[in-house]
Order: sequence, then structure tokens, then C-alpha cells
Amino acid sequence: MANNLTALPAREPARPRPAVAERKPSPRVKSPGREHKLGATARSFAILEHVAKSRAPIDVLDIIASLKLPKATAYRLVDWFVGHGYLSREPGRRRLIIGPRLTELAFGALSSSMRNDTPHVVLQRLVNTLNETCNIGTLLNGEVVYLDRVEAEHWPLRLHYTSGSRVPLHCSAIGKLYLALAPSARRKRLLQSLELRKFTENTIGDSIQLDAELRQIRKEQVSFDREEYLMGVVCMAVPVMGRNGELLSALAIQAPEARMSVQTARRHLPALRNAANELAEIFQAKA
Amino acid sequence: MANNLTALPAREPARPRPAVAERKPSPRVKSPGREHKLGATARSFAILEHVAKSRAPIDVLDIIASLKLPKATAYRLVDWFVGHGYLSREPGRRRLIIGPRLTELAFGALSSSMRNDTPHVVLQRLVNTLNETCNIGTLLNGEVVYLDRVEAEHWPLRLHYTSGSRVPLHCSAIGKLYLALAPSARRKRLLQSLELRKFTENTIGDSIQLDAELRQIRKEQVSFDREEYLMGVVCMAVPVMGRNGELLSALAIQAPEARMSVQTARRHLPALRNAANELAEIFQAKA
DNA sequence: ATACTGGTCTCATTGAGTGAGACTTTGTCA
DNA sequence: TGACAAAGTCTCACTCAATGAGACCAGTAT
Repeated sequence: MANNLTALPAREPARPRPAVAERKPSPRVKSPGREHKLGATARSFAILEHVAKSRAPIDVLDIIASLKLPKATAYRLVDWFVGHGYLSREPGRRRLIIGPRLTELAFGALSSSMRNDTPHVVLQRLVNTLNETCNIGTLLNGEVVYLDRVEAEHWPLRLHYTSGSRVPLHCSAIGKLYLALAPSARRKRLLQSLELRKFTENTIGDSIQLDAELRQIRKEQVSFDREEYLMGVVCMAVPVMGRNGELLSALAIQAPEARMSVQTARRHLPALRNAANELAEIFQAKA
Repeated sequence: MANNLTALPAREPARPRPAVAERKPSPRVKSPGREHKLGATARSFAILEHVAKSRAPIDVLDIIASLKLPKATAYRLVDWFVGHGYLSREPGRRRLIIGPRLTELAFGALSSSMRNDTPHVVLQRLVNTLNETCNIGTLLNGEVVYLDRVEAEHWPLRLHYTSGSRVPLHCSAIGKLYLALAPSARRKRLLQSLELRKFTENTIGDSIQLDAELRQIRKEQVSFDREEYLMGVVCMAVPVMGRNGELLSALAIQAPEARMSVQTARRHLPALRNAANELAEIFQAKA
């Protein structure tokens, strides 16, 4: 966990007064990767996390030391927290403990995440049962992105947020599923902007064939990736449908073909369908 | 809760440019009630609180409306939260839920506040009276986790952070309590995804039986684990209820059956109930 | 096409936040 | 009791991070 708190501008030693002012002519380069700073807020959370993590009441100097905050700043922030009930001081008016407001927030957060985190739990359970990697994915900007992903075998359930990786639509189970089940207007547009590039010998390369495949998918409500993107990787995806038949997202299982042929995958279909239904219900929590 | 978020300066409609600058001659009167603003931070917490409080995933527009934040600002903050894991987005890339980082913080905050604040004292007292191990637990990601735990006999009041240990819902007193008292929609979901694995001969193995048990629990507001998970271990759990009947957490006593039969446990019920009430009050301290 | 609705981006403006350091209070040791 | 250090507060010049109005840009619905 990179702790960039110190990395604030590192102000100069406060020169007495440098004339009046030199208007910088706004050198704002149109940097595309706009990152927001929220410096104070970041520090605030760091402090809370520090207090929450520590086993015993903590004093401000600890915070200053651990987080490398300047004294004045640390006291200022802590004061604010105390004043707003997020932190409290122990009887001796010194060491800090979690305040009532934060406790309240914590309760809320926990029960909220109890309610809403369930997608992940469902996924996790599915993976435990089938013992293969599964993921929940959706379409975003014409690409498949994974919303959550639980890897089999190894615990470290790494969340692959695959921000960068472009998974083309025409050669991934989830992508084809979306193509197949999108309302026709949308499908048309998506198809139009597809370039049916070949990745393996199995990749679908012409639109006639793709069309047939999509029809099949629509009929069966399952989509397969038979080593169409990566040789040796097989994938099966089912839709997570909303009440009105909208496609909320897709649930997929993925494994090396050595371990899971398309045949084998089909055997997992009931389990996937089941999980997909659970997910559908969860996603449709009412306000 | 006074909602002063709107009370930020209320910027003027951006006058083109008002000459260069008029140095205010520092009218800083030595105001004694120095108030720090921390505007961004305040707003940040307001957002988190809002999300945590709402029972369903919330969308940014709700936030904007409820908190009267300017659109751009709200999106900026939310983005930051999502980027830093405090909030997450649901499938449709729209509604917001509590993120992993906030869950972690919440958990830390709660157990920290258990330890330092009165909850721990209450628990301790209970243990001293009954002379058996007691713990406060909750449900997190479909598992039972202990927020605080005081062991009898041995001093070392170890806090079981049970990061790894999965305590299944259907065969633990706290788990069944949660199952029984959850709102019916959630109960349904939880039950659906339960695998009634047998751990001992007493483990409840079929859903009919479980259903009966849950009804009983709901009626009596106590839940027992009669050696259903570990042979020789008996457990009894009572709810800690909020003002509106929400389940805040659960309080349980645990002992070897040799020392505490279910009968004996029942005798401790009044003491547990009492402590649970105390806890309820503590948890609902007003800001 | 046409009108929404949800969301992103830009950018001038400025006040919120900053932090070195002086200062005050509290605690400790002789 | 004084004297010294450590903990905590306050000041203030400086500036950059946050702000928010509004233009803009998808998608979706009509």
C-alpha cells in the first residue's frame, strides 16, 4: 500500500514575501490522465485507518510519526475529527479512539456491505463448488470488462479490474453473449464497429458465421469461447437477466481446455444458471 | 443532523475577471472559536454516510439531490472514492455500494471501538459473571466474524480476527440467529445459497428442519448450537437489536458441553439478554 | 430526427488547506 | 521549586487544490 501522504508539494521554507505575485499564465497542459488530488481527504482517511487498525488508543504523535504528517496539520485534522464525532479522546483528554459517528458509519457500512457485497460471495461460492475461475463481466465502451473475478485454486482472490485489457467482443464468451442478447438496434451498431480479427484458428472470422453463432446463443442462452481468443482457454458465459429481460451482466467460467472441455463446461451449466439467478435477484434490490 | 453542506461559499457566477487582486489587510481578528473548514472532507464523509445509511445501492444523482452538491463536484468526489476503493460500482456501472476499503475500515473501527469503549467492558463483565467465553459477532460476506471476544479462565483476551476461519451460517448459533432474524428477502437469498454441509451428527442437514429451527429461533429470540459444528461445543446467541428492530450484532456464549449443557446455557439467558440490552444502548450512542 | 437523461470535461477563480516556526501549556525530574 | 522537555496551540504568508457553471457528449426513449 503505497503511502504517498508525504508526497504533498513539500512547501518551501516560507519565503518572507516574494514581491506581490506573478500570475502564472496558466500552464495547464491538457493532460488526459486527470488525477484528482483530494489531499486533505486522503490524509483524513489515512488517519482514521490508522486509528482503526491500531489495537489500542493512539496518540497524535504516533499519527504524526507513522503518517509523516506535519505537526500543525495533524493536529488540525484530528481536531476536526474530534469536533465532528468521528474520533473521540479518551478520558485523559489525550489518546484517540473511534468516535460515535464513525461507529455509526461503520455499522451502516458493514450491514450495507452485508447486503450488497453478496455478488462477490455468490461468485466465491460458485468458484468453491466448481473449483474453476469465474467472473462477472459487462460491456463497457465496446469492450468486455470484468466487474469481479475469483480465481480458482489459489486463495488470493485477486480482483482483476482489467482496466486496460481489451477483450474483443467477437471472440469472448461474454462478448458474444452481449452481442447476441442486445436489443437489435444496439446489436447492429456494435456489429458494425466490429473488426473480426483472427486470434486463433478458432476465432470466428466472417459475419455470416458470427450471425449463426449469435442466433444459436440467443436460442440456448449460453455462450462459449472455444479457444477463440487464447489457444487452450475455454469459457462459458450465461446471462444475468433483469425482471424485464434486460441483460444486467454476464457470469462466466473460464478454464484451461485441458481441464475443462466444452462438454465438461456444459455440465456446469446448472450451477452457473443458479448463481446467475441469485445474482439477478441481488442486483435488483429495491430502493 | 444539520446538513450544512450547501453552506460552502456559494460562488458568484464567475465574473470575468475582477481586476488583479485586492489584498485584504488581514482582518483576522483573534477569533477564539477558530473553526476549521475541511470542506471537501466533510462532504466526503457525508457521501459515505449517505451510501452507508441507504439500504440499497444508491446512484450519484441521489447523492446530488440529497446532499445538494453541484454535479461536477459530486462526480469528482465519487470518482475518487471509487478509485480508492472506498466505494464500488454495481454491475451496470451505475449505482454505488460500499467498497472493500471502507468495509475494512468499518471492521477495524468497530472492533477497535469494542475494545476501547464500553462494549468490551460489558463483555468482560459478562464473562466474569458467567465464567465462560463470550463474544460479539456479526455477519460479513456470508460468514460469521467476531468483533470482540473474551475468553474465560485464561486472561489472554484474544481478539479473534478470524480472517480465514469460515464459520458456516447453518451450524453456528450466531449464524442461525442472523438467518432467522434477517428480513425475509435477504433470508431467502442467504438460504438459497447455503450448502447444508454436515459437520457433526447434529448438524442440520435439510432445509425443512432448518426452517423449523429458524422459526423457533424467531419465536424465542435465542439461538443454540448444540454441537452442530464442533462435537463437544455448545453455544447460545441472542440478538443485539437497534431501536427499529434491526439486528446490530449478536452476543454469544460458548463452552464445552461437559461444562454447559443446553439446559445450563438457558439458565444464563437472562444475563445474556441483559448484556445485549446494554450493548444495544451503547451502540446507539448519539453523535 | 428530437428531446432527455446521465455523465464527463474545461477552466477561471479563490478560499481552503498548508506548514514552519513561535508560543503556551503540561509533565517530569532533580 | 525551578528548569527543561515534550505535547499541544496559534499565527500567518503563500498557493494550489477544490470548486462549480456550463459546454459537451454519449446513449435511450419518443
